Amino acid sequence: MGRGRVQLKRIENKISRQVTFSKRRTGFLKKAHEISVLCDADVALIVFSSKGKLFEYSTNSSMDAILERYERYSYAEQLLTAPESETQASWSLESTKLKARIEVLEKNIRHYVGEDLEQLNLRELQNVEQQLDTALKRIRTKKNQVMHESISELHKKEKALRDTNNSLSKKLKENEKNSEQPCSMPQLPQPHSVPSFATTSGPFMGAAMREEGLAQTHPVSTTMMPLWMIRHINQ
Amino acid sequence: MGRGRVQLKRIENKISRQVTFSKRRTGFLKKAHEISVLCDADVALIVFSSKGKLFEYSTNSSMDAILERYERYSYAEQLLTAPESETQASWSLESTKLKARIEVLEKNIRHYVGEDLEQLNLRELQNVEQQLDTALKRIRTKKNQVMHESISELHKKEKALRDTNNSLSKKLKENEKNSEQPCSMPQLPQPHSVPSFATTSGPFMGAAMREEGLAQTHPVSTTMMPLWMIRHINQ
DNA sequence: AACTATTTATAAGA
DNA sequence: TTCTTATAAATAGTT
Repeated sequence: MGRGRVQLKRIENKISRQVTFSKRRTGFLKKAHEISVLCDADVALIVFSSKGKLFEYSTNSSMDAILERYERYSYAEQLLTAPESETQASWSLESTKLKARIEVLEKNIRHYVGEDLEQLNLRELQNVEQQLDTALKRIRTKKNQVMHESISELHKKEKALRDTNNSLSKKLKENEKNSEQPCSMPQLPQPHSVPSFATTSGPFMGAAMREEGLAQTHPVSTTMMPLWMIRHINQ
Repeated sequence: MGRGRVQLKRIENKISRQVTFSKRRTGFLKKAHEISVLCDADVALIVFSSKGKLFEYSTNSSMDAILERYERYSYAEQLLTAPESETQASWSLESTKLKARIEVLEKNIRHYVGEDLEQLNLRELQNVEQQLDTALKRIRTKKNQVMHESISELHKKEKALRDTNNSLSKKLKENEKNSEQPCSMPQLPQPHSVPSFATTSGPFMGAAMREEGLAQTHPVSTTMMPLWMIRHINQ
């Protein structure tokens, strides 16, 4: 329909193609609307120009509705061809499951920290107690182990530093003698100040040491130890 | 284009409408193909007749490809207009977050039951110990409370039953006297056999009772109690 | 974007 | 549905 026939093939002239696209697009969308209204049909029309620009038409029941209807219509086919492309439903399901799992875990944790106990009966309380008791023993054993390691480490460091200090002092004295110039003994800064409890064998140490090899007994609680001490040991 | 003008409104005559639909559909699909080829455009066309029958056209790059492209194209728009209709991406994201949370919770629980302690430093061990210690105290307090309640309950029941028994025995004896017919004393079945520990004030009871009001101290552990006793109390 | 000669689409009828 | 045909609409090429 125009001043000449057109062959059904891509229009090579870019400008022509663009113009034709513009003209035909208008008519095409108009046709879409007409068939939709006249014949009471649901129409969804999507056109991407060769430049990638989007044009669309859809009956008032909206594009998404029609596309959904289309998906539904070809649902069985979809299941066969693309079972791995997960649907919204399965996502939702997974999400629900994960949330349920989180619920359970959080409830357990509340029980493990002694909250929300009203709902537990005696047997369950008994179970939790048992578990906490075991856990506490393990924790204390582990803590003791860590502390022992720290302490031996500190002992070694102390020994090494003391040795260094001694040899330095000795050299210094020799220097003084040799130079015959008396000078004041320098205050060597202690590179790591070792807390006294680690160098002496006070009552705490005695208790801690006695624990060695007794994995399942309660060691003396370190709860009473000042925090700075813990921090120090933990480095 | 035909022997008369047409108004843009639904054709009421069903047959006419159907015929028109058929004719126009042909032309419409043809137009789709033409613009697609001539102008090198990607076209997706979906038509549902008023009867619900599906007709479609799509450029050789296939319907799904074009619909996907469409979804991608209107992605930003989707996020703005429909934040509640969650996209696959957001589902995936949510799923990841939930899984991460589960990871954390499971790790916490392992710590609370004294597993996986290697990764904890002294301070963390200290924290867990503190929490477990508190939890254990609370659990034991709660357990004691539950047991006390059960015990008083049983006491009451016992009292009631004993009273009933007494009055029944009395009546029975009177009956015997009145009828002058001696008969053997019937063995009254005890409706609920109350365990002896609940009726006497043995060492365990003494320990338990002393706990009253001392919420934050360790009551005597019931771990040594035989299971049947717990079961009974818990009913 | 507008014009217009032509081609195409299609309404009505068979 | 399909064919026919008169006519409305669309549009290619031009301005």
